[in-house]
Amino acid sequence: MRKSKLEAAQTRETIVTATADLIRRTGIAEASLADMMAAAGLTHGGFYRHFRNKEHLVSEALAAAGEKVIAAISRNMTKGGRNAVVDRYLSTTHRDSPTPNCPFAALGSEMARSGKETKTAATAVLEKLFATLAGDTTDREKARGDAIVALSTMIGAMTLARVVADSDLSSEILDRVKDHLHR
Amino acid sequence: MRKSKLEAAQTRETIVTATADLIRRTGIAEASLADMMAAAGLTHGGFYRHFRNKEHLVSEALAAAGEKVIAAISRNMTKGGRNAVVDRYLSTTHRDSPTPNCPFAALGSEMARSGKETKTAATAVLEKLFATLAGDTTDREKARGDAIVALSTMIGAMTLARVVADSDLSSEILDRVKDHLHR
DNA sequence: CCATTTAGATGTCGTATGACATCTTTACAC
DNA sequence: GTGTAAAGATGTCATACGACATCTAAATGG
Repeated sequence: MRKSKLEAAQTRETIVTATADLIRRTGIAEASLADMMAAAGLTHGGFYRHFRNKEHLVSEALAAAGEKVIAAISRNMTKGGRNAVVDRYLSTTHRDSPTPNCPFAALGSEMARSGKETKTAATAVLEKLFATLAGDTTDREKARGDAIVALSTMIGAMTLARVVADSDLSSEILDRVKDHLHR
Repeated sequence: MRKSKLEAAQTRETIVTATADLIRRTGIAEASLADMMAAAGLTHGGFYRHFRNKEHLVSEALAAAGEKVIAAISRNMTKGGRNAVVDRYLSTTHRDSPTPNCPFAALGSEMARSGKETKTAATAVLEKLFATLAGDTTDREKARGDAIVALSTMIGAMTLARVVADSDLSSEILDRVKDHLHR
């Protein structure tokens, strides 16, 4: 059953990305090692060939999920500036996506209680997100501040929009925050 | 071992408030029924005398935690207006509190994946929070919009400030969002 | 080409879970 | 006062968890 070095590396990648999707759907605590491996089409047995423990995989999965979001935001940023990012992020499509895109909106409060490894990975992603959303303007300090505020607002709004049972209220939150962030 | 009707009602209250504290510290999935009962000084046995299942208790606990936050915000609102609320909410004291006060910052992403009962309870709390933070001004619509935006921003910022591993970055988030929300 | 290593499957272990059944003791209704 | 209902303790059950040990077949290094 042994696979080549290349295949094994691909398998590892598959596990990481499948886990990134899984935990954003179900939460970290709710996803078992067996679930994560099954999501990659494997049994639970090979897990410890690739990762030290659950947190090791989770932190890599969060980093991977983060990179995808950074890329998406970067794309929208060059395409239509911050307004385009805001519109995409606060869309009902994003809210209702079976696999939420942004790990901070999907797992923020769980990450806040996670271990050092996870938090360090999340911090690195966050810094890149701030930089991406800040763009490259003349007043770097102001742009960074604006990016921090805007991202906090978007993540908070998306979280609340998903918490709320009333669909009208959920849309109201998204719309009002979208309006507010437009410039 | 039977207790009087009054005592039983008090016990129930104790379970709810102890659970409200517990889940904000550890998360919902991480808190077992036995943990919740133990937090109230009881064994797991009596659980089903008071609650149908775990979600039943959790939704009541979230409602209770919400009422406390509403009261605190209402207090700060009359004392020093929105700026006072912002300063208190985004303080390092709140961030580092062993038992986080705001259930949305502590459990937001978990509530987003919870059942209807939990979400309904959370929605009721949120609506009251919006109303409290809006105060009673002439332009009700605008005040409500501002409250929704401000609360989204505060909750997002507190979540991120707790996720981040770097303490300087964490403070930077709080300070920049505080500045932004001051008026 | 053979010995060794290794990817991944299967199996096991101790512990914890939510749920419920049972037991004991007491409060309450009559 | 006595019978019944009920609060809460103790005990049990099937299931699931993270972790690791073992097995297997194939890839790699010499």
